[in-house]
Formats: sequence, structure tokens, C-alpha cells
Amino acid sequence: MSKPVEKRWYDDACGTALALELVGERWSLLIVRELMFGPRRFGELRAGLPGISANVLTQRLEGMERAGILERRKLPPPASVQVYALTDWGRESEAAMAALGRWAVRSPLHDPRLPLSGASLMMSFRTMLDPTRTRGIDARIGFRIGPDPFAAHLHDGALDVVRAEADDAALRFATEEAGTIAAAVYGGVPLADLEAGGALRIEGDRALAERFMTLFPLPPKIA
Amino acid sequence: MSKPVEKRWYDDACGTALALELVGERWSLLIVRELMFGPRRFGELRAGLPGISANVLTQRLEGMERAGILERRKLPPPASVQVYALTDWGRESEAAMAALGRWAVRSPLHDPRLPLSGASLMMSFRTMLDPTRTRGIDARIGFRIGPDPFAAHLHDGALDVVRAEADDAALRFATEEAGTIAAAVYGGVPLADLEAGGALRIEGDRALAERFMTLFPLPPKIA
DNA sequence: CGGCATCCGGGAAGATACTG
DNA sequence: CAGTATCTTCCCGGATGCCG
Repeated sequence: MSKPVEKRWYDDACGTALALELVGERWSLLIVRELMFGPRRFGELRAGLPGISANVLTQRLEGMERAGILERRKLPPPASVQVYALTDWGRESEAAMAALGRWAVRSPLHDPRLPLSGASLMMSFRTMLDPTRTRGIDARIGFRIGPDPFAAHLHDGALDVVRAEADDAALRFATEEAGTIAAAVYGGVPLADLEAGGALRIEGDRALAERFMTLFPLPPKIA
Repeated sequence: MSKPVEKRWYDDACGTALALELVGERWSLLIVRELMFGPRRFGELRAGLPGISANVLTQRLEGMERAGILERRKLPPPASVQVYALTDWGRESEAAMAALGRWAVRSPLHDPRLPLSGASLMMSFRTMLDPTRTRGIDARIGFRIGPDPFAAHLHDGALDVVRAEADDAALRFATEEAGTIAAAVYGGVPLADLEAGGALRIEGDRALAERFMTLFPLPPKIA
């Protein structure tokens, strides 16, 4: 017995091992992903994580709050709702998530036709953006994925994203399924087809829309 | 029943989610770490992963072989032993592991005094090396961590590492515990103290040894 | 000894129902 | 809507044993 260790630790000074302690449990990193562009409520998190059960989500939120990755916030009355938000440090995990995604997407097991949350799509843009293809672009682009708005700012080879309305954007996409936009960007499906089918609505600078589709080259699959 | 889904999938097109399917199970990434600098046998892997059980190691090796991350190799007779080696793609996961480690090491929960495998130490060097501090260095450095030899080549702001003897190196460290070298590099413990205590043996260019200790600045802890 | 199958106990994940 | 309680299932970890 000696000391019944609190959890199962790797007992390893390696930083990667600690990362696995912190966010290695099932669902943890995906919760971080959903929070990456702004605070979310409990039910919104569930909606972005199909398959997670309420009790597991509760456990993960508690654990990552204790670890300093996220914090619980009470919005002031009259809204008075509780939301979960990443800490600054929690947000810095994006680089690691991007590296994981960039690596895994080369696997033949990757199936781009599976469902996708809005946060996933925005993360994929930030991960796959090729800065050498963005010469001369400085534009605000709005996305509406189902009920979720995102405001992106493409400038200087980078893409900033927050959860916010972007009514003043030069270009706005609206769709019920993030996969629609993924099909265009990563699958080469023509925007006109998606619009004709009613799956996608585009407002604003159409030339920019077409160019936007070309900014995110996928790495080659492995042999 | 329809089709009892093979495993529990996230059902998510996000690359990060796939990465978690591939290497998100307990121990998987640490096994990859142990293989990062050269093939290893079953028992050697166990030695570098204190706490893993044989059946779990077997499962992980099978799973990652099926995923194309590693492969089983039979060395030609008379050696005839079986070893596990990363595929090229598996080796490319190092960037993601490094990003995870770089992020997690800023947590106040990080305890650098826990035990450390030789592979962990080499990974940490590659992760934390500050290229701006290596001006003018082109040197081969050997490490012996317990029974495990590593040959490092520091040049042009990068550190290449393989599992190999390095008898021709300009500088050679030998210790039973990787933590000894970690204490010097990351904890600021003077080399002379470690040598005097018998924990570390240094052969070759002592000035290079002293400078080597200064090349790996740790990122600041979070508030 | 290396590699793998099998069995078991404990604990974490998944599904559902329930409560404020 | 935001969780909690409960139950079942599955995975992890430890031990044992088989076979090369």
C-alpha cells in the first residue's frame, strides 16, 4: 500500500509525458479545441462533441480547471449563465494540437467526410494555411456554421479567428454543416455546386471566396 | 446490432481527433518516444517505460503497427532477434511530441526530478535547444545512460541524435541515471559536483561540456 | 528471456434517467 | 439547460502460464 497514488501517473519527468497527464484523457484535447476561439456553455460543448456523455464532460472540465487549462466564468446578470473559457496557457496548446493534426492527416485512415464542428474547421484553416499563397490579402471573412458565428481576419500570412459576428466582413459563408466548406476547401468541390444544392450561402467578394479555397494545401498522404 | 463499431471512435474529421485515435491511448506516445532514436526490443521498451505491463505494451505495438506508425523487424541470423522500429511517418510525430512537451513543461505540475529515460533526455534536448546559442559549434557528443549509448551531432543550430556508440566524439558523458544530466542542464547543478559525487563521468572537451549546459533554456512557468 | 495469451479486480467511459 | 446519479461495458494494470 505505502501511498495509494492519487491517479495513474507516468512518473516521468518528460514534458510530453506530463502533457499526456494533463490532456491525454479521452476527449480532453477536443474540449480544448471547442474552446479555442471563445468561451462556450456546457450544452454548446456537448453539441460540438458528438458522443461525449454529460458526466465525462463534467469530469474533464473539472480536471482541466484544476490543471489551469480552463476556467469557469459566470457572465454578469441578467445573462447569468456559466461558461467555460481557456486560460492564456490553455490557449497556447493550439500549437501542439496543430502539430498533431498536421501529422495525423497524412494517415490513410483520415476520413475527411466525417462530421466536423465549426471549431474543427477553423482550427484546420489555421493549421493548414500556406502563408506563401496569401500575398496581398488583408480581409475579414465571416463564417456561420449552423448557429455558430466565426469572424476571421486573414492578413500577413496569418488567420486570426474568434467566435463573433462579422457583419462587416468582405466575404461571408453560411452553412448548416462545417463539412460543406471542408468539401470545397479540401475536397475541391466547386462553390457553385454547393450553392446550387442549397448547402452553402456566400455573400460578398466572390473572387476572394474562390481564392480562399486555394490557400490550404493538404500534406501528401503517406506511402 | 447492425455493425458493432470496431472501437470507440470520435467520428470527427478533425486531424487532431484522428491523432488521438492513433496515439491517444495510454502509453502510445511514450512508446513512440522510446523508439524515436532507433529500434528497440520488447524488454528494452519495458525498461524505458516504468509501469507499463507486458500485455498493454503488446496491444500498443500491435495497434501502432496496424496504423503504420511502427514496424516489426527481424534482425538477420545469427542475431535473429525481433525489434520494433518507427516508420518514416511515425518518426515525423516528433514535432507534435515536442510541441506537447514545450507546452506542458510550463505547468507548475511539472516535476523535473522524476525519473527520465535516455530517450526522454535526448528528446528534451532537441525540443529545448536554442539555436541562437550554438554559434560556431559543430561537435559530436556521446552519451551513455545506463546501458544505452546515444550519439549526438550538434551543428548549425540543430542536434541530431541516434542510438549508437560515439567513441570518436569530442565529448562524452556517462551516467546511470538520465536525471543526473537533466539536473545539470535544467537544474543548474554544477558538473563538478556531479562528477565529485560519482554520478557523472565526463571525457573530452570540458569547455564544450560547460557550454553545452547553457544551450537549453526552459520556458517560463505560467503565472 | 522474449513475446503473447488468459484471467481477474478496479476504475474509467458510455448510455440513460433523473433533478434543480 | 446544466449538470448529477446510476448502471453497464470496456479498458487498464497485475499476475500467471505457455511456447519459442
